[in-house]
Amino acid sequence: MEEHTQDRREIAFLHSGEFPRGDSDDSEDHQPNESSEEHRHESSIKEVDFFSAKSQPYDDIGHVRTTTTIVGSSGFNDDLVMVNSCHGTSSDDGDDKTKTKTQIIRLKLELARLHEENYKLKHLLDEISESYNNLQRRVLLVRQTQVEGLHKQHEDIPQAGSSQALEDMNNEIAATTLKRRSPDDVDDRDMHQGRSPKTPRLDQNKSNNPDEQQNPHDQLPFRKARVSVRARSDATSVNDGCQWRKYGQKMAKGNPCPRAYYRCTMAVGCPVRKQVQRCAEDTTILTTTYEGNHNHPLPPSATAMAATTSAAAAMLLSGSTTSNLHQTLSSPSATSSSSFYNNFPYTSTIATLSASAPFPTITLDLTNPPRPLQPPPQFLSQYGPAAFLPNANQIRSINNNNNPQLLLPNLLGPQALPRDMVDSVRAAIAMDPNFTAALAAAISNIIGGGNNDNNNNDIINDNKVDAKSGGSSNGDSPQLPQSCTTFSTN
DNA sequence: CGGTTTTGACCTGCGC
DNA sequence: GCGCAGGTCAAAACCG
Repeated sequence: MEEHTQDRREIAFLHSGEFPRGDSDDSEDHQPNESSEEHRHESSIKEVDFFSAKSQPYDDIGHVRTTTTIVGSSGFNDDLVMVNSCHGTSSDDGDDKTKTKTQIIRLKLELARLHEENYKLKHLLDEISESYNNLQRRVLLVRQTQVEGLHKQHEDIPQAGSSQALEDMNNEIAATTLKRRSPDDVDDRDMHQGRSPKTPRLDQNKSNNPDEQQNPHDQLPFRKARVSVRARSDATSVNDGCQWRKYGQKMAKGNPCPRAYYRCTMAVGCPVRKQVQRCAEDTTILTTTYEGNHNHPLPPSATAMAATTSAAAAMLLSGSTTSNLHQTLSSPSATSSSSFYNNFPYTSTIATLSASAPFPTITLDLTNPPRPLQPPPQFLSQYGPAAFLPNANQIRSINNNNNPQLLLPNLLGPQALPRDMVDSVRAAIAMDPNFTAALAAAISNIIGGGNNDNNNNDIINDNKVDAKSGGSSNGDSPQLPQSCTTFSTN
């Protein structure tokens, strides 16, 4: 019953021509026509036009254009082509039928060509993502090395000056980062070296393992820095696009709600873990703490959160190397990592660093009231809708002792990823039939009942993966107000 | 049957 | 050294 209603909405939506379009190669179809027809539909299109700022869903006479095939392999889109092709051709004239058939054939060929192109682009995206992650890792490892050097320097030569407090804080973080080593770090290394996790650990700095000596950076993962995400949710955990397996649960002191422990199961030996716990003061708030970097490619829906947490962790660690985060993050001549910062999606304008927490922790607070905004098409095209959290307008780290705040520049700078990358990401997202379905459902929901407070929940439930099925516990989404995580492709 | 969740036991680090 | 708390392990239960 519910599904039928949903289907009708989708069909109505498709007929309406308001389905967002991707950039087609047929540029002649994109006439820069600012017709009043379009403005009439603008209010309902604007918030879902993920791919193109120059979408022109209508032709000169108001018919749906037959080239509105933005996505890939599902029958859904074939139907779209068929529907559109038939729309407005009610004549019984045989010539028209022949023309229509020819047009259909041509469009199918074009669709096949686009599928092939999307396939290539998806592969390209995978390669880019992998090299991008590797590069990111390297840059951050270099910074980690700098932390070590500065820390030693700091021990030898106590610093003075007006920024003493900040330097002390940063160095304390660095010291904590380098000194502490959680037990799972052993696990990570042990997993890589085939050693039993139970093997007693000797002094890591004096390891006899040549691999460790040759690759000290490998022993400095970013497990130390943690990134917490606070979001309102009735679900047991947030849907961040990754697959997690629960491996423990504990009652934490001072909180009646148990803390659940998850580890990433998307790849064997992935060191990433997360803790999920409800806030004691407000049980509707779910705090998810991420630790570590993924050692495997991530699906587009997971990239946003992973990039954000990695960037936040990196910011934390890089902040320990220098008090000048402004310079680090905003310098146009900085390394690629700054580009990374400039593009990470959950960014905000304020961050505070804590030296008091056992682990340096940065918290992304998504529980604050949303600000009205329109996602810039450039941004959406870079990260996809799943990456866009309208309420992620604050990054706040745990600040137990009134540490000074470091003002960061707006990290959503104008710098964009290379155009090729943007197009690749766009193609990959558009190719994903799950995304198509989720998008269609979401749009149908918007059209069908924009004032329904449960809209997001409905979408969330549609995407919810039974924790018991398929072996994944990633299915629950937070109730992020207006959160586009509801467009998750999972 | 394979994978996940549950849950008590165990390990480790830290403060006193 | 002891106790506490956080984190992890692993066997049993559970589920599709």
